[in-house]
Amino acid sequence: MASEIGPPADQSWLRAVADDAAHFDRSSSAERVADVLRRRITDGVLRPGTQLSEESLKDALQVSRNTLREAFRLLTHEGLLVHRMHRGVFVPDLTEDDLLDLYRLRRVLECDVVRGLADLDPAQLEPLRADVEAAESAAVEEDWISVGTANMRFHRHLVGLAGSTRINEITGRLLAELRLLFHVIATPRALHEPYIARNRSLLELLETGQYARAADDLNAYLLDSQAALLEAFRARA
Amino acid sequence: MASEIGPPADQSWLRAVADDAAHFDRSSSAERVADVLRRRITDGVLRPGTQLSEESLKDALQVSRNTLREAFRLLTHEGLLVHRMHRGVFVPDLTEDDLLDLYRLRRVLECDVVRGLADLDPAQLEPLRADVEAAESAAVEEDWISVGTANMRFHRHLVGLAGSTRINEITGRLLAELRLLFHVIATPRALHEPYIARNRSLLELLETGQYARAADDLNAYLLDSQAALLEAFRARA
DNA sequence: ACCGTAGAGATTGTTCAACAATCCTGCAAG
DNA sequence: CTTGCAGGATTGTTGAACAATCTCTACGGT
Repeated sequence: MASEIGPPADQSWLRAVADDAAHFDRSSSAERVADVLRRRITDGVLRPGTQLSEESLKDALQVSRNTLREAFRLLTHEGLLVHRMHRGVFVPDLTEDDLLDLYRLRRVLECDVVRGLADLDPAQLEPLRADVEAAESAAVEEDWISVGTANMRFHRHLVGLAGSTRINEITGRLLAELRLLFHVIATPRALHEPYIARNRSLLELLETGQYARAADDLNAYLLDSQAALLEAFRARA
Repeated sequence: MASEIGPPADQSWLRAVADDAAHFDRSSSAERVADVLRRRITDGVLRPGTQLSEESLKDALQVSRNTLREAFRLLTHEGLLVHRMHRGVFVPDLTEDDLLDLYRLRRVLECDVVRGLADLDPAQLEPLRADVEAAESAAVEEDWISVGTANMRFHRHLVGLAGSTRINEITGRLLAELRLLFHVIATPRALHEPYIARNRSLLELLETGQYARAADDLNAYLLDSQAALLEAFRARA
């Protein structure tokens, strides 16, 4: 058969299949439950400070208490829940210190990733383009929550360009925690709209290979974003 | 009583007691089990690749299977175990890619921390001094494992100077994973000894406030360390 | 009216035993 | 040599039970 003597490229679909299978297999009950809760938390349905009762949730989600607790653990490790001994789990109420801590980490990682880029294949930037366009479309419809989501994905894809497993993982958690902060403030438009254009400009710098300048821009970008978020946070209801 | 009007320093023992109490209280059975296993793994008793059977361990550690599984989860999150669905947990077998990934993250975080330091209180460097001296003492007795441990602590304390909760957490996991790599190679002396002097020199730069230069030195330091480890890794048994 | 305390009720922490689902091994058939 | 199929072993999940701890309320003393 051709597949036995074909070029290595023929095996690419095998990897895709394997990935799909893994994605299908990996879902234990606990992880499925964690997915549901993660969605509710990052979407802001569960406000910071609210407690997640074991008894109520196990009925609602149709799983055993042990499995539910396992899901709690997963989310706790992601920073989306905090666990207080003998008291239960709560959606965390992040502080100003958390905000600064998160942005510090963000600046370090994202800027370093961008600065370290080299000889990027234009195809790799495709997801970033899609995110920018998604944000622009959502902005036309004044759907600022979707704008925020698209911006988040832009940054996750940006970091993904480095191909570092651990940096990707950390960034995922980092952005999830950041979302927690977005939900305690009341002006989503002011927080997301300005960065659509900046994301596009960043993308253009990447497309033309100006990585060092992109990193500097990104640093300033993140400092501005931090300042705006901090101000909104202090003026929250 | 004097303690009510004394200087803030008087309350230091209170914090220590509170920390101890918290450490005692917080330690659920699962965390105690995790401590035991963590020690075994980081000490190299459990070699990379070995499986941790639930049935055997629950008898050995005298806990229920659920508690054991929870301990597994804790260690999995720290990167000290990997979980394969329906197959169990294993001590991870890190690859060359992991080595490079870990060092990349290490360089970014540690160098940024050092570069961002300012107006350090000399007392804050005390733990670092203790670590350097511990490494030097252990080197005299040719206890290279202890040297490695002291070096690790030096770096953890170094990162701790930044006061960032998240960076501390990430570094803890990072160094734990790094230890996993040390155990698959056979020349502990060559990997740890050269860095005792470099740690001391780094400490002196910090003591004299030369943070920018310290950061540059640290970067070169880590690149050398990575290269040495990589070489030893390729030549492993 | 204020404060500390005791106790009831509710929630979480931990264990156990059982069953379901999946993986690994070895063997037989094509 | 590959494929398919038992069998045994291990993990995944559940439900119930009990212990430990927290929260809230009511009581009594000052």
